[in-house]
Amino acid sequence: MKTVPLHSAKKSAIACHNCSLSDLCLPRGLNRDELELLENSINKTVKIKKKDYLFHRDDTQQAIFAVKAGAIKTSLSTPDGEEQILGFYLPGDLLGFDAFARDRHTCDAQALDDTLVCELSMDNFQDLCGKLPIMRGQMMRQIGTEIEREQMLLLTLGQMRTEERLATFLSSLSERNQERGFSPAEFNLPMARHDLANYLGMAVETLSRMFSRLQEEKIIAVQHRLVKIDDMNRLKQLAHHTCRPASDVL
Amino acid sequence: MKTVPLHSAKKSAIACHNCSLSDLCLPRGLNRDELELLENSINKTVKIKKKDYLFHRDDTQQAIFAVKAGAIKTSLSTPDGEEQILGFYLPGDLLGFDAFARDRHTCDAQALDDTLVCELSMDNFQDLCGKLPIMRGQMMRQIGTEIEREQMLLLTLGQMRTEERLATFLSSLSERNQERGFSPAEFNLPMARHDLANYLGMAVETLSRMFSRLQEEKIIAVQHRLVKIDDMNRLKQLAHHTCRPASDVL
DNA sequence: CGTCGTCTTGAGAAAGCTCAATCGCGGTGG
DNA sequence: CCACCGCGATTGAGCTTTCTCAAGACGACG
Repeated sequence: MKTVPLHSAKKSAIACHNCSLSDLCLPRGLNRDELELLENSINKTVKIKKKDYLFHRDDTQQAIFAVKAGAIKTSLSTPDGEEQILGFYLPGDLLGFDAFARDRHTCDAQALDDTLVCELSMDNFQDLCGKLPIMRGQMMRQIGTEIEREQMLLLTLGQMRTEERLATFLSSLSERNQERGFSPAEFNLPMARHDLANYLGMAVETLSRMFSRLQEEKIIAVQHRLVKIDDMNRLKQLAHHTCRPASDVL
Repeated sequence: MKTVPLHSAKKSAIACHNCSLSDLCLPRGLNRDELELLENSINKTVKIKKKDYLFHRDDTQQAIFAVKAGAIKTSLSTPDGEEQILGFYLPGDLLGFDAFARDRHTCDAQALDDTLVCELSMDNFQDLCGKLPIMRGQMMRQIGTEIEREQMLLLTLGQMRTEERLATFLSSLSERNQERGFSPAEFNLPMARHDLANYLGMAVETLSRMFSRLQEEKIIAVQHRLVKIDDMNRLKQLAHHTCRPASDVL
């Protein structure tokens, strides 16, 4: 439950150009010199344990992180301890862009599991952006992606019923896996029911029932955290189309 | 229901340094030359009619707008016509920053009423950012504000029940009015019940009942779009604290 | 003064929540 | 190696909240 001290790990043993995630976090088209500049800017690889925090809301020690292994959740809390999970970050994802627009992070980031991240301090990042215009574009695209992701979640929470929310989530996780070269039809959920229910704005029991219902409908097969998608078409149909029974469309 | 053609209105008759909203949209600390640069970059003042669109999702003709009078809503739609309103923009608010991170807008913007906005094309804006570092900071802060606003809405939709959602909305509208120098205790809602219900993720009837309930509880007095807040303390209490009955706080 | 659209109110149905019991799995100690 | 323990997940039952459908009220506007 404590923030892991930064600068606690050794320099990354794997250079960026050898990293298996380079396709995801490296801007394309860097030449040798630029690549070296980037690699020298990467502060280090950080290991954090399950339940430890990568950063807290209002932290001024900002940084961009690339998840190499494990999983991170970001969340917002009310004064009375109520939590809303805002996003899950898996290997290949970048996080920390929430701090970019201001001088501090806007949410908490906690490890769902023992996790390995690659850290680039905000100062170095800004510096890099000055030197490499391509990095600026990359950053802008990342911020845009964050905003769109949050808007999509707003649509999900505001307009869909629970079964559709779960279908939407599973469908997008499946697409994400496909993009990363993993199976879109069979994968492990990186988070506990508890966290997924919170993210999707429903009770744990309801989430569990919706998993069971999708299974009864032969759309998925689920066992603990392992999910197999048996009928992708119907899953996507549930996810996209059926929001509310459209009461007042003009 | 059509997008208003841009470049359709005359040059703004009111210079930025005379505009009543300058405190809100002008970066502080510009000198005379810089101010002139900004004023010359402002494309024009645009009038749009109720229900017309200021921009559409995927529009590549991007611009930043400052609302001078009226009100704008931004929203996201599913393929089947389901809508989720993402935000309301009132006089003094800036919108269009969603397009900044990419090369196109990520949502639709529609006038809730006859509306007057001040337009700054994205090209001019980018140009200005290059010349005036202070503008870059301003822009970053705006994007940060947008992100935080959306995260707050996620918390509201995901964790609160309907009465709390409405209390949260009224409370923040009240604060906003106070910041703008208007009465925090008595104001007109700029949007129809229909739109507010959608924004808050509930049925119109439920919203209406919650207005009635807050009135029965003597927290507010509401008549059509006119709202008077009689017990600000209890309103804010409802808004901040009571999310869900906190089942599993550690 | 009528008409239309918006808002409110009522009643019944459905969705989702809470509480409680149980299941199943992984870890631990005998 | 096996019994036990503890935690996360599932399932059931009853209740609360919210939704839907329908009717009626209220205002703005022609």
